Amino acid sequence: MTKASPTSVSAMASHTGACATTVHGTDHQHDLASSLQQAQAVCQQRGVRLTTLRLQVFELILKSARPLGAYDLLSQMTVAGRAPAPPTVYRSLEFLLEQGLIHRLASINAFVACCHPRDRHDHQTAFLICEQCRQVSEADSQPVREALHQLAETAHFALKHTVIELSGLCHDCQQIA
Amino acid sequence: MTKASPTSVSAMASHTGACATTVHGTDHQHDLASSLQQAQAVCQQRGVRLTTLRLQVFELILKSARPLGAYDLLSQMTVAGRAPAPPTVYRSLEFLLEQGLIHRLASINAFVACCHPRDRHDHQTAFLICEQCRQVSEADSQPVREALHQLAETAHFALKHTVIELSGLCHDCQQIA
DNA sequence: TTGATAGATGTTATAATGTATCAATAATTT
DNA sequence: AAATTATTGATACATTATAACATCTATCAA
Repeated sequence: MTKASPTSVSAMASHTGACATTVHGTDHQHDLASSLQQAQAVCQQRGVRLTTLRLQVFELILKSARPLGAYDLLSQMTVAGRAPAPPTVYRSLEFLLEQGLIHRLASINAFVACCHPRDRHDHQTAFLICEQCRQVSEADSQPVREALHQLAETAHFALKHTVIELSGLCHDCQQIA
Repeated sequence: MTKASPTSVSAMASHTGACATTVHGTDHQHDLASSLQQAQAVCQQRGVRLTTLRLQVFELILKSARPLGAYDLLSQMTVAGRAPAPPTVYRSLEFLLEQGLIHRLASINAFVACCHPRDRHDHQTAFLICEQCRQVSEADSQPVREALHQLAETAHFALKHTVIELSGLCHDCQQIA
């Protein structure tokens, strides 16, 4: 056991005194089964169908330590040398995105599981992408959200969707390098 | 003249009292020639060559009201039915990116001219991308930068590069729709 | 000024990512 | 069960990007 990766870090913003920032590493200790159940529950509540195919795609993404590209998924879905066609997986991805079960990382064309699929709060999530180990953490920071809203307001911009992706080195990889 | 588009808006952050946020619309009034000159100057200073090809690509991007994709550029560079090959334009784009003369928008795979090529400050720029008219403004917001740095620090993340892209409706398009 | 060298561009081919379209099947409703 | 809708399959193709190697051009040193 060389690596003790905390699955969640909460920190105080410098001056607010409140717990305004949360960072989730991709949460592999935390039961895969429970994530699946939660997804099932969410979909049932919303009256949408988490079919076998969609579930399979979601499961592959959940299990992965790293973000997966659409074609990574396709090749992992290959059975007896027979891969499904791209639209198959893209459609599942679209569904999972709509349901907020996964996120797309625009800067690397890849997909990761969402850490908190229930919260529909804003979707102003930041992603910390390690260039070394490729692991991604998801961070919810109220100060970032606020600053972005402020910015949008200043520019008279009606904000719909944000892409916030930070590349660099994660804690572990800084030690190594 | 139905449209009075201010090319630059500076605004006070809510509580600092300082002028911490700047929003630049893509700056078409502001002399194209002066942008080109500035680029020339910057390159000369750095001892890199802004060749005819690179200049041509830069000029196309500068002139465009919207972000351009690599293949948009290629087709605009077609002379007598003969388009250059993709690597030609990708290499120029790479150069212009390195020199900070243009930005790449990851969420839409396209390129825009940088509004302030001299400032090498951080590159923690946010882009406001209008889904309607496709115009992009570049925003430098100290609060956003600070919040992001704070976030990175909290997560023990060594930040190298940020992608901040906001989609929505620009001021003008909100009026229309 | 000429040859050496590094930098830039041309060329061909192909990789990687993503969609449009229509056909077939499965689930759900009436 | 028939009709309707949602999902998946299948084919083809569009879009974005890069690898690899050849050629050309600018610059510099002798």
